[in-house]
Amino acid sequence: MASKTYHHGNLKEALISAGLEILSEQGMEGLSLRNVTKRIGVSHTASYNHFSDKQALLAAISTAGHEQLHQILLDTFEKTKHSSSHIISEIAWAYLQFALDNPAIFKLMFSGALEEERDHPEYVEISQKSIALFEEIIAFCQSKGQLPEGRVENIAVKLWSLVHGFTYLMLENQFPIEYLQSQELREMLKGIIS
Amino acid sequence: MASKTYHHGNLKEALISAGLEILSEQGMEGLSLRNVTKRIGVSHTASYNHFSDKQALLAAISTAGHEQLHQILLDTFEKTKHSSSHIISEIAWAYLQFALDNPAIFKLMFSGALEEERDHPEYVEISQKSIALFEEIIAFCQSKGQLPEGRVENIAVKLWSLVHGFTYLMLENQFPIEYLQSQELREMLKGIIS
DNA sequence: GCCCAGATGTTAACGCTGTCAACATTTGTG
DNA sequence: CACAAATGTTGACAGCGTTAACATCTGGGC
Repeated sequence: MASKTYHHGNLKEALISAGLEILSEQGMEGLSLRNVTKRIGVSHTASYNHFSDKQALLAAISTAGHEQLHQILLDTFEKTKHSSSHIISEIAWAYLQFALDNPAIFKLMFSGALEEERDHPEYVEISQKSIALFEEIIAFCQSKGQLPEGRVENIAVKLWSLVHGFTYLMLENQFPIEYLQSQELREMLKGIIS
Repeated sequence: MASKTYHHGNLKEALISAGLEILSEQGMEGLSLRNVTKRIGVSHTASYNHFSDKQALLAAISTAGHEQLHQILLDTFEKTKHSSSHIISEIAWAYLQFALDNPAIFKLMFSGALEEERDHPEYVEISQKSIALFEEIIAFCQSKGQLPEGRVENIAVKLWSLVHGFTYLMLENQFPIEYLQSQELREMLKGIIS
């Protein structure tokens, strides 16, 4: 297998990796099928053997991003679970950090560039896993007295809205600069998720 | 002027209007320069006399959207200012309504499709006007005792993050459906911006 | 009243894009 | 060992944004 000349051997994964690379190097506008395949050194239609169209590849790349973010949040949770620090604050900070470190992939993940996310099962799966993690974290924080009582789902929606909204507006430079100079970013985030 | 055959007379405004129409009818993927010009019945390069490139037209369309939203929020504020209802709740509801009624333009406005928003002065202007309105509303609510004391800028960031995040996640179908069936949407929003 | 400069619109061409159909090669299985 | 399925290539097509060269209209100075 992987005869080096004709069959690539693992093209599907290679396409996703190349897509992630291009995304972080050149952003969304550089992410064309022809660019991705060229980077791997394969013909410009090779992707059609693994992805039905460009949307399908974007969905796979987006899913990979969600998996990275999920892993980061999970690690953060495990690390702070038994410390004395404010867990939600750490989670929110990790979320924001991921977005600022990987703006292009974060935008793709939440940009609506994927019109039919629900058609891609692996996307739905990681999406649900992330929500489940979020709820687990909230329930844990409640048991520690770090969050008020209340329906976990409601608090999850509220916290996610807050953190995601803050992150997104920051990524889109919607906040006037003065807002960010007046306080350290992390302090601001802490203040926000009171 | 407006000789009907050659010179259009008001092409610049027409391009923006046509863009808004296409956006609401076909979404972002239908919004090409050639589509916009075709709708007006003008050659496919006519826009270059008024906009330096596609980005500039998108910025103008986005600005028009921001002006619509600003007007809606202003009207809502004026209307509820002297009523007994919870002003922030009404503002948040109007914001959400606008996004759900005009998903494509809302996404364009906040999508990062505009890479260099700061290059377009009229965009910056309406952006600042919106923030100023937001702060005015918050200060008014504080004076009415509907919001706790605290720096207006901090509360503005928090509330905007919350409302925008909730709106965006809703628009992107990031919330599992059960979350939305369990409560009426408006009740949920009210609960969130406690 | 004319003329010409500038504003506005058109035509033709370029390279890039996603996609499809026809074909080539490799691989695994009966 | 053969052949079908999986995988990759080539060539073509229409649509895209952008540019250059050209056409037409408009308004202000003589």
